[in-house]
Order: sequence, then structure tokens, then C-alpha cells
Amino acid sequence: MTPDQLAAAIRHAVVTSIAEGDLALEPAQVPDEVAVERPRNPDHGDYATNIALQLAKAAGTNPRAVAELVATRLRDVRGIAAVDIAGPGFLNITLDAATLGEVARSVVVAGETYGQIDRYAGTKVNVEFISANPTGPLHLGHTRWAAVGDAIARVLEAAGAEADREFYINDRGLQMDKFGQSLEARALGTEPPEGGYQGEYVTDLAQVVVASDPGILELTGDARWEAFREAGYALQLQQQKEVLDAFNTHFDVWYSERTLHSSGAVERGMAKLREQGHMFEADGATWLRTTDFDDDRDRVLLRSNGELTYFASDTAYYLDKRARGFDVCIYLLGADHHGYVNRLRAVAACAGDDPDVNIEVLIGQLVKMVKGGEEVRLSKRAGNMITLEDLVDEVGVDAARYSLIRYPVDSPLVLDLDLLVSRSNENPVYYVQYAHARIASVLRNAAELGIDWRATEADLALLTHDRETALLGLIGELPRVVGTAAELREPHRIARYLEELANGYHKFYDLCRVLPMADAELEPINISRLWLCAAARQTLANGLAMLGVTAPDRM
RNA sequence: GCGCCCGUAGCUCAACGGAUAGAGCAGCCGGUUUCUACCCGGCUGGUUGGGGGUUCGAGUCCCUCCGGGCGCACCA
Repeated sequence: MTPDQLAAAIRHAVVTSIAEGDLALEPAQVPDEVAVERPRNPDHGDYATNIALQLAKAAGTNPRAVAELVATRLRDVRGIAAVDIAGPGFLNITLDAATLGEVARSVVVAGETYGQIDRYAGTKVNVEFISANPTGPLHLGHTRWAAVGDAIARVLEAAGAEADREFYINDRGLQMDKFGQSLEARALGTEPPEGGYQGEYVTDLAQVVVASDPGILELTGDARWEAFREAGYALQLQQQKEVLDAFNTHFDVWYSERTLHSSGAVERGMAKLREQGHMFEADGATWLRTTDFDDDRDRVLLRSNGELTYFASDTAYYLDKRARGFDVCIYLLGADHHGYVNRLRAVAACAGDDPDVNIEVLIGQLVKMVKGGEEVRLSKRAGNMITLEDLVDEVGVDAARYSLIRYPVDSPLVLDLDLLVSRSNENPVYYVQYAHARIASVLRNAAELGIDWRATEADLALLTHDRETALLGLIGELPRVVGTAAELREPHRIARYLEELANGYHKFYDLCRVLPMADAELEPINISRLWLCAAARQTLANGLAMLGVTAPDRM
């Protein structure tokens, strides 16, 4: 019996109580999904529900009385071994061993699909993240989004959504020109212009550009720095793509801001907004009245000098995504862009969309790095920065991704480089991966002993040890963790869950011998435990896949 | 001044409004005759920044104060 099935059984017991006149409630007052959780304290059974506490007031009685009514009916449900009422009115439910043990079989049978749910079936989601200028390497802030954004997409896919990862290339405007001028300057051996790019990589890049096209130096005037800009753009974009690919983050769409303009998407967007009646002219400029929808000031789309603002691009881009059929547009932005949240939501509202449904802006706080007890300052302009590649070189893709995903993004993150570099078990990714490798090893050994557990009838009711039931309970949680992680857009919940699961396995392994000792006969419990091992391995592997982290068979 | 985010153990951080606030690291003490010790168990460590409120129940929601980060362009 899965937790969801149990929740349904509880709900049925409540509805039956109402139907039979024992509970003075309307069926509509019963929540669609009854909350079922695993109690922290094992003495409180396999599962607990607070349904009696929630309904007591509306039913005009006390929680324990409601609990009693529900408990009586639950005790008749096949698979439920015991129902206790505890504390203010919690229902503590214990499943019988065979019923709980079946979790192992169902996980093994489901294989790679275990953990997938259909909550977002039919929903098309666009997840946009990083969206850096193609003017330099990706830094640590980008790296956080690379890991988290991709994990959000993976989790949404596991929850049934069709999720596209999208990278918006900021390839238009002043920054690009400064980039071209900086490259030109370095190629000529002079200093970049005011506000230009100072990083050492600019000099290297300039050399690469000249080496591949020596004729570029023959150009004169604006044509020269524009040529540098275009050549540098192509190289940097290619480099970003390669780096992200190696980082196991694969974008479905690389969307160029220039394309947005050349394709007519901007005109279409402006027309749509004009149609909706939220545009106006003032001081020679064209504005969008975002203050109609919670923004603190109106925003200029078309400047009085005839140039489109960056905001115009943002607006057109959102509308283009919607036109491409995405139901939900998720943006991951850095904390320094939190001022954009209201204006982006207002754009959706101005376009006639529901900002609470169609657009979602996630704000991530900054990543700080500490090394040798001192903060490492990141500055693209100064060139003294830590790049995605630096981090990967130091700790590897798996550890980098995992460390960045395992924390919620709305609080600032301080990574201690020394700890990350130390490759000790202080890094939880090793702990989780090790659990997977350990199981893989046991399964290998079983095969060498000639034990074909899959082909052997397993009595899963034998899994009654505390560590076994605890592990089974943990394994059964994955689908619900996926649901929560997807709904809240919080992939760190998967990571935390995997750490708990790994811990549950190590504890089991410590006290429960899986394979027969050298001189012992193969017993039924060995087979049952192999099924449990296989289920735990599958669950770890599936969870790690949702984070884009590998599940090694050997370490 | 206005707005957003944050404040939890010595450090880094968890905790869909649920039961005794948990992990890792740091410190101390133990554990495996056999499947991976990158493991397991125990101890020490907290007025969840302060104060009010909402309710069966608040780290979580509301108000307020304190402290920290970030943002408030016809820049990109």
C-alpha cells in the first residue's frame, strides 16, 4: 500500500462516517487529499494523519472523537495492522508487514519510472535560467542557476510536465559593443574603454580572434570593433554551450535577443499590449501602464529617441513564450534583479494573462565563496572571478551540482571551497553516491554467488526488522517528495530526501546481513533483503537522476 | 524614504501550520571474526534575533521593533 493509497483509504473512512451519520459534516468539507506523513518517531507507527484535528471544529466535536470514528473504520481496511489515537487526535497507522513489504516489489517493477507522477501531465512549462551575456565565462552565480534550473526542469518532468530549458542570449545592446571594443583594444595592445571588460580572458580571446582571422586588424573604424564583437560573441557562446554541456545541463532552446527583434516578435508583442489597452504615450516615449498591476512605476517601452528599451525585449520575450504554447513561464533571476518581479508579473497581467498562473519569477540569493577563511570576491569586470569551469575542475560535476542544489535558493549560500575541495565525506553527495555503490556491490556479489533473486519468489512479509520497515517507508516516499519538490520548485527537497534514504540504507546494512555467510544456506530472508536492496538502489538512482547527478556502481 | 529576501546549535544549513526543532562539520566516547569503514551507535551543544497576535497547535501565518543582504533609470 502506497502512502497515496492510504490517504485515499482514510478519506474513504471519513466519508463513510459522514454518510452513516456519525460525523456532522458535508462531504465537501473533507479535503481532496488527506495529509499523510511519516512520523519522526517510529513509535508512532508507519504513517500518521492529522485529519481528525482538522475536521473536529467543523464537526462540532473534539478531535479524539473524530479520530475514534475514523480509526474504527480504518481497522477493517485490508493491509492496515493497527490504528492508534495519540496526542491531541493524531491517527497513527501501522501497516502489516506484507503490505509494507510490497513497496519493494512495486519499486523494482517500476524501475526507472518509479517516482514519476502525473501531477503536471499536459502542462507545458518553460524554465529560463542563466541567460548571460555572451561576453565572458559563466561565473559562480550562473553555475547555481545551471544546476538548480536544470534540476527544476528535471523534477517537473518527473512530475509529468513537459519542461523546456531555455537560455536567453543577451546579444544586443551596449554591453555587446563594450565587449567588442574591449577585444579590439586588447588585440591592439591598448586598454579597454571606460566600463569595458577588464578580465584577463579578454586578452586571450582577442588573440584567438586575431589568430583565426588576421585580416580583422586591417579593418578600420567601427567595422573593426564590430567584427571583434561578432567573432568574440561566437566564441563565447560556443564556450558557454560546451561548458554547460559538460556540466550536464542541456538547453532545449538558445534564444537570441537579436532574433526576437529580427523575427518581428517585438512588434507582435507591442501590438498585443496595445490591443489590451495598457500602453500610453508621454514625454515623447511609449509606456506600459504596469502600475495597473502592482508595479510601483510605469515602464518605458520605446524611448523618446526612438530606441526600444530592454524592458521592451523582456515583454516581447514573455509574449513569445506564451505564443509558443507554454502554460507556465518560470524565470530564475538573481537577487539583484528582484525589482523585476513585479514588472514581469505586470507584463503578464497587461497581456491578459493570470500572473499567478502563467508566470513565475524565482529569485535566488547570491552565492558567496570562502577560501582560507576569507571571502572570495567575484567580479566579472575585474576579471578576478570563479568560473563554472573552475568549480568543476576543483570538485567535479557531481559534487558541484549537488552542493548547489541541496540548498533552497532564497537564502544566500556560503560555500567553503576548502571543504568542497577536500573530497571528504563532509560533502553529502559522496554519502548518497556511496550508498548507491554499496548496494550495487551487494547485488554484484549476489550474482556471483549465483543468486537470481529476481526469479525467486520473495516473501516480503519477512521484512520486519526496525531498520527494514524504516527503509521501506523511506523508499515509499519518493513520489510524494517529487510532488512537493515540483510544486514548490524546490529540488533541494530531493537531495535532502536522498540523504535520509542513504542514511536509512546504511543503518539497515549495518544491522541486517543481506547475503548468506560463506558457510550458510540461502534463506528466504536473503531473497527478501535483496529485493529491498534493489528497491533502495533504484530509488537512489532515480532521485539522483532528477538532480543530474550520476549514480555510480563503484566508488 | 519605499520595496524584496534573510535571521534556527560554535560553523554550514534542514524542517508541505503538527507530536520531544533536526543533519553534517567541529569536540568527546564506542562499534564490524565475513556483503564497500566514504559506514553505524552514543554524548555534548537551542529562549528558532526581541515583543505582541491568529489557533487545537507557530521556526513556519499577521503586526511591530532590531540586525544583515539586495534593489528602487527614457542603463543593459
